[in-house]
Amino acid sequence: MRYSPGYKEKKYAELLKTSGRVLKKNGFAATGVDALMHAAGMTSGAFYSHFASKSDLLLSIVTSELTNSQNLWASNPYDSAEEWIDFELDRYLSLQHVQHPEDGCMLPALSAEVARADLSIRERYEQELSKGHSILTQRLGDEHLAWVFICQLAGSILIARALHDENLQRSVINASKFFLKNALASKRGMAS
Amino acid sequence: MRYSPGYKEKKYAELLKTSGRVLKKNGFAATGVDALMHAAGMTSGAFYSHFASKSDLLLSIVTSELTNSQNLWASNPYDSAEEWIDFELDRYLSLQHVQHPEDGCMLPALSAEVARADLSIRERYEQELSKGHSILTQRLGDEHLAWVFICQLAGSILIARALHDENLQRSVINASKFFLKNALASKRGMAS
DNA sequence: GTCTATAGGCTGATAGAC
DNA sequence: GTCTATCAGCCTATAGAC
Repeated sequence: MRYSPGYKEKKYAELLKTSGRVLKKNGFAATGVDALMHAAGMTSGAFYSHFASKSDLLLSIVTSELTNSQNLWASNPYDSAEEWIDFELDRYLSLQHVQHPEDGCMLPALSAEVARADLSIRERYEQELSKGHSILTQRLGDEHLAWVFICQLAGSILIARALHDENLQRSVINASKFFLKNALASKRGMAS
Repeated sequence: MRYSPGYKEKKYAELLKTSGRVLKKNGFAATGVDALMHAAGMTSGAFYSHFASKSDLLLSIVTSELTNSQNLWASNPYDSAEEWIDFELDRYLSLQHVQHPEDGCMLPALSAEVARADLSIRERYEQELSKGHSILTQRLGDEHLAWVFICQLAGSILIARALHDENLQRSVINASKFFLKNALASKRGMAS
């Protein structure tokens, strides 16, 4: 074998990373296998030594991207629930996130295409997103509120990205941020 | 001329309607001109007597779909702000809406692709969505809250559609519905 | 205005050399 | 494991008959 052991695993991980970036930026249906492999410095023929099909790639991307997001949450330096949430809201609801989908969360970028994809992909998405929902439920102390947060976060970035004016983008994400922080504060007020 | 006057306008309106349905269901990039025209009972050659390009169609769809949504709001039978909003929340945050994107709002279905489209399309989207935002601001009495509602609504349908389990879809939209109704009630409590 | 036919390019996927 | 070469099929868009 001319390739060292572990090489394939390393290339696979690299492919998931670069493909994830391209897909979040340009969309799944709009992106060809050629473009994906070019972004990784390879040619399209090599794609099929890593993935059975383009749809198999989406399945893998759903897993890796949502796992990445959970790892990002784990890097949050704060312990107290309020500070932890505030930190995540500031990170998610930012102009940086609106304007750089390739570095951001897959939910606003790819959920609409996941919704149109095969059953196996939607099941994987559900499974991985449920893990994120559990983590958020622990922090918020309320499983319904956790869904509300997820939908508000993804929806805000989705809408803000489709707008052209940067000031309007800012209005949208700030309105959501202020509202979610308030919702959290008033919930705490109720609990105490 | 072998076609009656007004024929082209009628066909154009019909094309916008059928194309809107197909695009919301299957996505813009994933749908070919052939499929769009087939849905209208025509062949692809005729497409270009109505639209300059496929991207020109998206521009027109953004207008017609968002205008349709505003017309739907105008059909709301209630006068009082609270009843008006409740009616819209029940209509938007329904399993019917989750499971039939072709009959629903364009925001959760097509916003991600609008975000990747030409400047002219994003400008049109911004212009039309701003009209909707104004209407909602009048009903809610708060322009920030109006953006929050729009993002929560679109985000909830976006996420629910990508999930597989119907019970989980129900959980998501009910959590959002309950939360938004509560937010409105507590705002009214503050105002009084 | 709609049709068929067609152009040229890109798509997902496979076969075989290295 | 990656490459080049290749396939059939689909894509957007145009030309010309009716």
